[in-house]
Amino acid sequence: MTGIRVMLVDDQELLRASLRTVLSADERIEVTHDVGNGIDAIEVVRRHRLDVVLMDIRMPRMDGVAATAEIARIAPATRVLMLTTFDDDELVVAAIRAGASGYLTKDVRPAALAQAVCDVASGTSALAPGVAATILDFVRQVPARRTTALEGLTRREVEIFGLLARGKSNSEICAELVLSENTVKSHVRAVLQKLNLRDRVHVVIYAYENGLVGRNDLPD
Amino acid sequence: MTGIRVMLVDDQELLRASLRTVLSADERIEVTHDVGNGIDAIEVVRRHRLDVVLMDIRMPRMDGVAATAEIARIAPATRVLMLTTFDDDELVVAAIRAGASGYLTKDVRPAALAQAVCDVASGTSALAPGVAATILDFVRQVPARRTTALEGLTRREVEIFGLLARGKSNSEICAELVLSENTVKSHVRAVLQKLNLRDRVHVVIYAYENGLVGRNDLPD
DNA sequence: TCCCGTCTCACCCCTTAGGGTGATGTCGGC
DNA sequence: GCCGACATCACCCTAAGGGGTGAGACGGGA
Repeated sequence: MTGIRVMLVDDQELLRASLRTVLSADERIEVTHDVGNGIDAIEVVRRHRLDVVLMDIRMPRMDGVAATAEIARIAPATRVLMLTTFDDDELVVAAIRAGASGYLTKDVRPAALAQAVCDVASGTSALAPGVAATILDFVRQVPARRTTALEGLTRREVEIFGLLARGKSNSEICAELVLSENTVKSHVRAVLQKLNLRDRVHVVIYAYENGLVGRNDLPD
Repeated sequence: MTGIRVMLVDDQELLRASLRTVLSADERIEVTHDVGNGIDAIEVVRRHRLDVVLMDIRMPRMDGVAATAEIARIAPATRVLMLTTFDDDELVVAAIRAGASGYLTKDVRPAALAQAVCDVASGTSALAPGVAATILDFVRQVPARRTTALEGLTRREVEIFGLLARGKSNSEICAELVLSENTVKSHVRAVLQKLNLRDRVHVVIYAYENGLVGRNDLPD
C-alpha cells in the first residue's frame, strides 16, 4: 500500500522544501507534488489523484481560497488543508466556506502537521487551536452577520450611500444624479435612519470600516 | 576553525527547523541557537558571541526591528539578516535604519540563503532583488517623503485631526479636550486649510486613505 | 529683549446639513 | 382595481459647520 498522496502549494520555495522534509519523514505520507501557485495546483489536481493538498492562503496568481474552491469543485475527494502565517479571521471563514478541511497556522509543530495531514485524509478535520476559536466566534456572531452591511437600503439609497462615502455634498449628489436637493436630502435621511448613523461623517467611517469603499474610490 | 555562528529568530517553529536544516547543510555555517522572539534573542546575544542573527520581522513579544536595534547597540559586531514574508516597504526601511545588514524574503532559495548568511558574516550586505529595488526607490523618494501625511500640523491640530477622523462633532471635541467651541472651530479650520480639505467628511476620507486610522479606532 | 508660533477664545457671517410632514406619480403584485 | 414600496419634490425650522477677523497669554529662540 502506498502512503497518503500530498501536494504542497506555497509560493515560498524554502517552506515547500521544509514541508517536504518534515512530511516525508512520516512513513504514512508521500509528497507527490509541489507547486508555487493556485493555477498550477489546479492543473495537478485535474491530472492526478491526490489525497491532501496543503495550501498556503496568500499566493501570487490565484490565492489559496480561490484555488480551494476550484479543487473542491473538480475533485471533491481531495481534502484541502490550509496553511497560513496568521489566523486572518476573514480568510479562515472564507477558506472553510470554499471547502477547506482544515486550517493550520505555520507555527504548527512538525509532528502535529503530519498528524493533521493524516487526519484530514481520513475524513476528519484539523483546526489549529487559535483558528478553532475564531470559527466558534464566527458561528456565534452569525446572527449579527452583515451580508452586505447595506441590508434594507433601496437601490437609490445604496447609490446615495456610495456618494456620501466618497465625500459628496448634497448639492454635488443632486447634480450628479439630476435630482432636486430636497430629494437628495430625503434619501440621505433615509440612509442615516436605516443604518442608524448620526451624520454623513459617520457614513464615511461606516463605509471604510465595513470595506464598502475600495481604496481609491477617491473623492475626486 | 569553527563555522559562522548563527542564531535563528522566528516565531514559527516549523520554519526555524527548516532553516536549521538548510543552513546546517552548509559546512561554513553552524546554527548555534534558535529562539522564538526578540526578547530571547537579545538575551542570547548578551551572553554569547554570534556572527549572524537571522531574524523574522514580525514576531510576538518584541518585533524584529526593535530587536535588531537593540542587538546593534549591544553587539555591533553581530550582523542581523532580516527575513520576512513580504517586502513590506515600511519595514524594509525601518529594519535597515535599525541596523540590519541584509533583508531577504522567505521565498529565497536555500542555496541563496546560505550564501547570504556568509555574505553578511564577511561584512558585506545582502538584499533580495525585490527589496533592493524598494531601497533604491526609497532613496530616490526621500525628499518627497511623507513622514506622517500630517506634516505642518501642530500638536494640537494633529490631536483635533484624530478626533475628526473618528467622526467627532465640534461639541464632542470641545468636551473631550475641555476647550471652548470657538477654539475647536479655530483648530478645525486650521486643519482643513493646511491639509487643503473641504470639510470634516473629507478629513475622514483622507485619514482612511492615508492609513492614519487603525481599523477599530471606531467612533465609539 | 523682542518676536514668532502656538493655543486659547470671542464675535459675526452665511451655508450646509439634519429632521419633520406631507404630497405627488409610478410600478408591481395580490 | 387597490395597495404598498419607491422615488420624487416642497416647505418649514433648527442646529451644526465653515469662514473671516482680531486679540490676549505663553514659551522658546534669535
